[in-house]
Amino acid sequence: MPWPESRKQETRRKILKSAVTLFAKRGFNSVSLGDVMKDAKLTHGAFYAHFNSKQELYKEAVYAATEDSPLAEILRKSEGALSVDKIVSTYLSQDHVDQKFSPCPLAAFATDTPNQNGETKDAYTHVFQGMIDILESKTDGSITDRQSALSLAALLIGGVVVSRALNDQETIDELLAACISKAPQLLRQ
Amino acid sequence: MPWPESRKQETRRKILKSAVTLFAKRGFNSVSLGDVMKDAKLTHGAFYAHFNSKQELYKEAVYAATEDSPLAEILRKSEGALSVDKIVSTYLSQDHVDQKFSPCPLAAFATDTPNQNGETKDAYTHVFQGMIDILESKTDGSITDRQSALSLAALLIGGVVVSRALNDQETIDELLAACISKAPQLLRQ
DNA sequence: GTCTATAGGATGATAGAC
DNA sequence: GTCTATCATCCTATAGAC
Repeated sequence: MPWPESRKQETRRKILKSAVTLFAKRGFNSVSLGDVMKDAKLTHGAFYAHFNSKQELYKEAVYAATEDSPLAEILRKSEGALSVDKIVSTYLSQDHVDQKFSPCPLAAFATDTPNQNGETKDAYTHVFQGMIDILESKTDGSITDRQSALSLAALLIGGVVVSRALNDQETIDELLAACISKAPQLLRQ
Repeated sequence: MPWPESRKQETRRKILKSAVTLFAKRGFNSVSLGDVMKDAKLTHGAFYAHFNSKQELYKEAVYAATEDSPLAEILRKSEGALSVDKIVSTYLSQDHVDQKFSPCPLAAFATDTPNQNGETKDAYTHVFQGMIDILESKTDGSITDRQSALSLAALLIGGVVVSRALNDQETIDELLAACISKAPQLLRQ
């Protein structure tokens, strides 16, 4: 039975939720703290009662996004081993590209992270290693070695990141279908 | 025999070269026009004699980067069919991740493009389709269908984009090696 | 803890001399 | 076409009332 969250933590969560959505859709530099706080129904002056800087917010947003990521959702709903097919088709879906549900931070934040400070890159690295661990050890028997997990992650993230940059629906459809169709071939030893 | 370039076009090329390097390394929003013009050894007031806006500069930079991309370089140096192995190992090299040579815009600009205007996304889309066409029709016999070309592109771009966001050299090494090792499996029909 | 107000700095874009 | 100077705006971060 969860204890009632303190009001401060509740507000912090609201800010983080807004930050995840906005950073994922428009990128770090295109989103101002005013935008985030407005989305969270607060004024921008209140921000610094919860975070020390915009950079720190971004780092925390990476972790927050991880908890709601598609992979975490699938993990939560599954009993026993995860289906790799389910992961692949969810990850490479048009809804994920369009961010109709809470997106994977590894794809959404791959964009900004290279330009962030060390702590933020550490956060990204940590989340990536977590994804590899899950693919390697929590899935059904179809992933048998670490190289399969690593290359599958690159294919999934690459497919989504490129799709988001494309402006032609036919090409996006082709690309997503090709990645879904070819993904199983990466898993052979 | 090429005609001597007019001075104006020479200056334009210098600006574009600086823009490609800086945008690729630090991203659209983290680079100011002052930064670009300073790198090109000009003052920022001169910018608007060559481009109408920063957005237009970015769009032109996507095309300019394509001409110096690793794939274009390999294409230029090759006689006859391109080696897919050579493309894969060049693309997924640490030097490409570190941008020691002129990077592929599909990886370097995947980061910013989703947040750009339609014309810029058109440019990215055009370059991507060009890459797929080259992989499909200009390489040795190892790529036999379009889905192979598309999924390989996603793996290459994903591998590089994620590597640039990571902060741990061991993980980067593992990831690049895994992608290189597994790439040929995507090409089987 | 949240608000309003503002400091302090950077930026995209323009004007006008040369 | 390139320069210097400047406008107008936006943004992160801080200060102080409540």
